[in-house]
Amino acid sequence: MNNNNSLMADLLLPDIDKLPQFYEELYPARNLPEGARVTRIAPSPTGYLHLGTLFAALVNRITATSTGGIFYTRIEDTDKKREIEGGIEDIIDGLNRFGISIDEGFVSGTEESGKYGPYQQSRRAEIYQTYVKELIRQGLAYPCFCTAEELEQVRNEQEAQKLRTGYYGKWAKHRDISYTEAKAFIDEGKPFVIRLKSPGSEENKIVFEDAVKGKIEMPENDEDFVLLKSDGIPTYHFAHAIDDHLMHTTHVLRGDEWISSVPKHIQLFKILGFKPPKYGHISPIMKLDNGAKRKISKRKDPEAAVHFFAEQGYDSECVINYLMTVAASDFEDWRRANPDASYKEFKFNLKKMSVSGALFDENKLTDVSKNMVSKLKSDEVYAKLTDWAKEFDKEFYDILIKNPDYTKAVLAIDRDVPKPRKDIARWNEAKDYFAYLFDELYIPCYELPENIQKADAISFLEEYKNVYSPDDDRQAWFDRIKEIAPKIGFAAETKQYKASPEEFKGHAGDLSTVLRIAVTGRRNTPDLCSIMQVLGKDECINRINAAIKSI
RNA sequence: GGCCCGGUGGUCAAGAGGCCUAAGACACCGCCCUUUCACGGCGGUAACACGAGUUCGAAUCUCGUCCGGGUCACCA
Repeated sequence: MNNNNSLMADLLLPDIDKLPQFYEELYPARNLPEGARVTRIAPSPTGYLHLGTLFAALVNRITATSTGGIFYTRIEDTDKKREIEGGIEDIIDGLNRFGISIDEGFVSGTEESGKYGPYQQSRRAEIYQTYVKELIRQGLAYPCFCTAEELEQVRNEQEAQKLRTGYYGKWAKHRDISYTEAKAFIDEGKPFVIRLKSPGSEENKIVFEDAVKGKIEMPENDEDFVLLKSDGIPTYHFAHAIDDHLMHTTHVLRGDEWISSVPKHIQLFKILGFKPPKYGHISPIMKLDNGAKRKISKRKDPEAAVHFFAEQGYDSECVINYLMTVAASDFEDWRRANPDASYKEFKFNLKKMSVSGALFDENKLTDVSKNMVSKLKSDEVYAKLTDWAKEFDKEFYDILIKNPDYTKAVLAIDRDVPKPRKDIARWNEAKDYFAYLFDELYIPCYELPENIQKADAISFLEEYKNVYSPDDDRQAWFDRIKEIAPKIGFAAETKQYKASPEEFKGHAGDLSTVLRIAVTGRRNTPDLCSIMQVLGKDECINRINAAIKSI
């Protein structure tokens, strides 16, 4: 019998001459301190980097960081049919852009580092086959020659009988195939896959402790699932077992769509004589769609692709901080206590992760962003804004860099002060927000509030343009307005006006609104005094004159 | 349908049998401050899916119902 298994092994994988032992020695245990966690992200290059992948990467990254461990990347490109051009690059570069540092594996789209490689499954075929061959020798794996049609038939049959579908038990047609039969098929040139001869039974339960979901109980795997596809490339399940063992992953933190495969994985580790990693299954980020909660989808939702955030001009750090609030329920409290610390210093605990999927909350993202952007100095804003504009809004970019000092002065308004404004959340809001400060973008608009008469506005502006001085500080600036107010029937003090509104046409605050409209074309802007200083006296007077004519 | 997982305000959530008359954040609303907008301060609306059980006592434990999600490939 043993002899037959060896024969079978050589028949199926004639070119494999190494033993698993070889690889066990090639990839020795990592020399890491006690408690250090080795995590990874194993994306398959079938599309662009999307939110879920970024989120999983973050969780893995921070888990490794907070334990002094290693975070590496591995490319799962075992499905060549679905692969897209530039996929690896997009994902890895995307991770880098979001500040997710990579210790090992693919550190850029083309560059690999680390002693446990290759970090790309398509280049590990021989390794997988070596282990499969050993399994065949031990009678734990066998070839299956079923065609897609045959499999389909079995499934239909099972469905008709209301049975569980799958290749198991009596439905596992080739489970006990003999060497001679296999040989005959191969001589005919029939393609085959290698299946696991599962020793499990539906009756038995397996229990495992999930690092985020807690205790989970499931029926043991009894399916003879595919280990090696007919092209000799492994399925995810098998590659996962081999790679994470050989690369010494301690924690497999992945999307919770994998939870139902855990029995397969644990069984595989056991059969192969490997120590299984600790599993943690992350709940997906959801979205509300017509009142129904569903997993955010790459195809339907623009915000699923991380490019979306870049285009909108969300700062990568803001997105990461938002994601941290989703990942850890205690992150926001920590953030309040440590307003200036990097999220990397946060003590992350997998147990604090939500067990059910969180809805993507744009309000929250906006809030996180506004808070972070408001803390930036004008130089940093200048750098980030121009970076963004260069890529996504060329027209705006040209305007911004035409006169950098002027642009920086614009950005400094109400920013480089003790209590900065929380104004913009993403860079694509900036163009409109600052429009009136750039000639090319400024569109005058003289719509006065209802309580202000045109004649009053004009006489105020006529008076004002003679006394304006760019040297005034905020107080002096407003004092000028207050001086004019009584002359045209307005109260100098707001309190005065409120005490007896019938005596006045309005108050100094109303007049400042008139000025604001004349100079900026808007009712709402940051500090007008600063704006006028940045604009310069000539420009202000010009705009006031233009307003006088057009109001 | 089978197997898993989950259900606390609009959203994210705290909550481990009495500390719950259920925290906090975002959003929303109101007031105060204020030259506008913001910032800030104060306040407000709003939740334990449902039904049984266990218990002196249940958001918390058990069971059932309902609802939501995931998964059942030679895809990952």
